[in-house]
Amino acid sequence: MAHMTIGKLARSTGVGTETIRYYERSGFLPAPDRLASGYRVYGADTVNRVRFIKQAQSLGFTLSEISDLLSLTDDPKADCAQVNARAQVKLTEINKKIDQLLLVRESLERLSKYCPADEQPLSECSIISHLYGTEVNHDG
Amino acid sequence: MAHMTIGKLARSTGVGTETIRYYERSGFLPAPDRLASGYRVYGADTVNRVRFIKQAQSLGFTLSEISDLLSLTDDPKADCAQVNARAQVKLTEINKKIDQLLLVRESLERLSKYCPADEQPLSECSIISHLYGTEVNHDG
DNA sequence: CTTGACCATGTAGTTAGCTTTAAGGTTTAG
DNA sequence: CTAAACCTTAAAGCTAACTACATGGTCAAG
Repeated sequence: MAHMTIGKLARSTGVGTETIRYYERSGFLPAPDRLASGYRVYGADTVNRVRFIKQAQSLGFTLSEISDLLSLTDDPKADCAQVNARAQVKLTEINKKIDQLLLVRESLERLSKYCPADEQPLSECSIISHLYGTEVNHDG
Repeated sequence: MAHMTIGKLARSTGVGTETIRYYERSGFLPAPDRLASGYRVYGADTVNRVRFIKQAQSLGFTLSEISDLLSLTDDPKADCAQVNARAQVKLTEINKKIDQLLLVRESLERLSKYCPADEQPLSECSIISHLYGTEVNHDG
């Protein structure tokens, strides 16, 4: 198998080569091995790492939060007690996101259910009112 | 009850007043009523709308995607067939996000489980390898 | 041994989403 | 009344995360 150069890594992860170099510059990817020519060469693990980064971004994590997540296992000096503590923090965040997505999904499903294929007043089935309730309350 | 001016709206949603004005300028919030002085006055529905925007952002939706979601019910000319079609698209996105979050959660939980409170080699329990099934390479 | 697709570095430009600043007018507590 | 705490607009500035040059070296095919 030929060396996986930056272009192949980019194509197999769906990002641009400049993005890969940007991740390296910024510390989100480790500096890879180089050929005599200076070309970067990557292993299959980097493909997964980049995919993980893009996936986690689409879930609302910033690159620095993703760094946090990855450093749970990247840091060879971290011990299990530390890792556990930080994993619990991340688990709490993730559970909150899951709960919120489940609520939005439920609202969308209800919206769909109450809006069959004929014309009806849609103000009755607002996503927001499903999530927060329709009543006008007096905020204090 | 006093008018809800921009500052009260900002405080009850946890964003800055400039962010509210930015949302209005950019079309994510409708232009509110004004007092004779020119002050903006909001109803309780706007509180929920802003909260929804911030929540959806934390779930990885961009402001323009959130606009999409809200216009499902905001547009008085939309009929139910259109709304249903677009709701299905959003449901697919949301389901994908939920699935990915469940996988990350599972990985974090496994990481926690396999790393009790004593020192162990953590390279064995990488989040990425749990997600993508790649084994850690032990060469030497 | 040239041609064209690849790679390198460095720097500058872009977009989303705010955030701050300047220069004022309004409201309210004392 | 003053003074603080609000509000107005317009425009500039900021950070995160890319993205696009400019300039030049490397490599595989014919």
